[in-house]
Amino acid sequence: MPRSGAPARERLERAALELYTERGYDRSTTAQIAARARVTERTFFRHFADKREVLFNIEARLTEALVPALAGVPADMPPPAAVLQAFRWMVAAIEDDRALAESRHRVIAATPALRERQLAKEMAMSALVADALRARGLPAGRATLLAQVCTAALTHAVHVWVADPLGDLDALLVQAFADLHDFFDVET
Amino acid sequence: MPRSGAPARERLERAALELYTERGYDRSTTAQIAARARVTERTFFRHFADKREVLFNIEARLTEALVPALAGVPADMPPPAAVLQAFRWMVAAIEDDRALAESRHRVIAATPALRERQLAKEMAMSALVADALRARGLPAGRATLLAQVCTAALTHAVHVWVADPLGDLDALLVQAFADLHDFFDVET
DNA sequence: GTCTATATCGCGATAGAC
DNA sequence: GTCTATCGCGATATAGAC
Repeated sequence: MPRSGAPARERLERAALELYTERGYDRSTTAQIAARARVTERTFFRHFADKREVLFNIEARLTEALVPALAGVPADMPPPAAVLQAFRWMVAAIEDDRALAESRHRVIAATPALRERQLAKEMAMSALVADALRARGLPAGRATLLAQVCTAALTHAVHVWVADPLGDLDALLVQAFADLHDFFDVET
Repeated sequence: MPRSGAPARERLERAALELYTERGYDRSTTAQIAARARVTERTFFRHFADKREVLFNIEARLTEALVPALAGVPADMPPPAAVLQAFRWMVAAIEDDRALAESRHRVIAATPALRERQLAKEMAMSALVADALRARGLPAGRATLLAQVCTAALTHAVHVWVADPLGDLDALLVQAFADLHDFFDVET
């Protein structure tokens, strides 16, 4: 069962995004995805644990890049600023492929099962951020909380960005963190 | 065909929590749950959209109570303080049934599929909070972000609470919001 | 790669509650 | 009588076991 074009895994990812876009997630079967990628259904499940996972590989690669980015931030920077800097580094990669980001988000937004999986991925990323914050000396509990808050700011910025064809993701991210400061300033 | 004892729906909820606790979520079948509740498998799916949903009815009831709670908060209170007050109202109900909360959390924590569903429920609650914040005059984008942040603080407090048999949920919630202020104070 | 369990859901029939 | 909960049967697709 060798080739024909790109590796099977990539063909499966493409085929799935296409089918989910064309007919919707629940009206697409794993058999159809496999057929379009010219592999057997079994091969689909060898590469991806389930029908949702096939959409989240890009996400995984971005998340991995986040760990070194966090490690590279100066140790004397306040925690929220440190996370922001690492995030700005990461979102540059997202902005590179706006078309892909948009179609992915459309499909995910339209499908409850995929939205759930997306949230789980965000939580996993948040756990990585929390680890990094703990490594910087933040107490465990507060690291978890702050990581979740920063993650919320990131995903919020991405949501606004995909909805607005003219938006600048980096600027939106910075704005989201600025909003956090506004919310919790001493006087408010 | 009304059967013995409590309504079928409640019996199913109980049976599911028991089975998930005894044998784990994936080793429990919908047929077993239905049998223990003395209904057919088909009835299970008439009451719950899927095998996960059966655990999240309590959550739904709490969430509904949140809307009037938010509406009852004085309009001149700053947004984060307003949300905190509504949350404190709500968590009182959670604290009432600690045993239930603990077994639910144990099962959910042990099961990826259930953790995903939990996250989706939290997001749904966050959307309600965002609506309330918008009704208070907060711009749409900022309302969404602040609602997510406050929701993160709430779930963080609940997590710490279930892990610590001596914890006071209300105090933990207040502490979480205080932490948020610390993170984003002007100087930090 | 093949085989199988089981989650999910459509449809028509039935049986009490009102 | 209507309405709604339940049953019984069957079909399909995901996902895991062998």
